[in-house]
Amino acid sequence: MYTLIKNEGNARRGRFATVHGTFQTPAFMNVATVAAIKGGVSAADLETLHCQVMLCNTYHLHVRTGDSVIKELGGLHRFTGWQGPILTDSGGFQVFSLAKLRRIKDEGVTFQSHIDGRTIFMGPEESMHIQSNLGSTIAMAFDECVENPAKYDYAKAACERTTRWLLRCKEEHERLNALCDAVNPRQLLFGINQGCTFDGLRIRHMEEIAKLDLDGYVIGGLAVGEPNEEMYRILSAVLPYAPQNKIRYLMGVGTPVDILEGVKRGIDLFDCVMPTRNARHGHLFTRDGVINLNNAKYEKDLRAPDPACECPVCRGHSRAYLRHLIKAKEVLGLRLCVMHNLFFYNTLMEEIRAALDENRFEAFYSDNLPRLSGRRID
RNA sequence: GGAAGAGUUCCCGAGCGGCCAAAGGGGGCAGACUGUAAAUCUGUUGUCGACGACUUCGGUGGUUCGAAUCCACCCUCUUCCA
Repeated sequence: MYTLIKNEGNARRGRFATVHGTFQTPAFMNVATVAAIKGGVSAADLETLHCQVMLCNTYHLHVRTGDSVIKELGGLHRFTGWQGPILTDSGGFQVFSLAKLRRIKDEGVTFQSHIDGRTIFMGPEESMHIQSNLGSTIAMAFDECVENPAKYDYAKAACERTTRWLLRCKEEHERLNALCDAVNPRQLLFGINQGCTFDGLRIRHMEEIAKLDLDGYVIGGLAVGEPNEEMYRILSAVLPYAPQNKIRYLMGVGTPVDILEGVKRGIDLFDCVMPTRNARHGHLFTRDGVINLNNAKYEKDLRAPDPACECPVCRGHSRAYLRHLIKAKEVLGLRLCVMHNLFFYNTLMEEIRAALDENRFEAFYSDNLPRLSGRRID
């Protein structure tokens, strides 16, 4: 349950209480698609990294190791050792990203497993059922994500299907929560707004789903091909139509700049693979821009990636050493870089919250936006 | 001492008369990455006054309109026989 603590312009400072604990917003969720943060970071590390919420994926855990096994083992919390809130994505995005040989119908989607190629059918009921087995804190509705730019008619049809699916998700979700063997009978459900880059579609869709009294409202289908400015425009257009007393989550976004822009427009929750994936590719985020450790200029650089950073990686390791580890493809390099980036994202959110608490978010935004974009020069 | 084989651009390794500045790896350099089929992918990697020119395939000569590719000698390495 969301509590709005205070506003600054459209930016919101709040908290979200769940059966697995309360987290402070705006927040960034750390992505653990297959119940693991890629790069060798465990649930125990997540506390050091100031992580509040973890995100896992319905589809990935369904195809391996299987949601029924995880249910038998007591659910995702016991399975991973992470006791805080876990949000499970619905698998809708995989339908979009594993586009190979998919067939979308109203009943659901047929597509091929990326593990063994077998045909998989997933619809709203299947997704809810899997997420119920996983016992996550928050389940996501099964939606249809469309690549931008999209034709209006296609975007509209996908949007309408997303609404029909949402209604079925809600009904199935309530039924599953009421079952006596539910792993988490108090599982929450978030619904997803779609409509590509068409303001009218976005707004109408949000108005429709706002009536459903869901636990959270989500902006999906952004950062999937459209220019950043367009994403910001859509956020500004649609967020006024999202319920004020509910948490708002922008899926899959984004860069540190995107996060500032999102918070400014009223987003409370983010997730993105960028800090983890880019870390594995040698990119470190710092308050003064990105460092690409692959660059030759760091070969003999004994400074910490970000001398001002308090993370365990920056306090004990040089750019030269991290560059060596990344170049040598050592798992330690992946781990340290992922840890730094997650610490960076999570503490960036802490600073955003502190700024909101002290009514200085606008200044924080203007100070940090130019620093965060681009490459670090020193 | 004799026999056979091999020496290719940073490395490994294809090429065996013109379409070769020379395949493919690796390494190097740079870029991308936004609800993770992603420890991945893309570009680039002889020099220059660069839609062209120049220098390169162990060395030196030669054959040819033309050679990394053919011939001679030399150098180095590997294996085999004494």
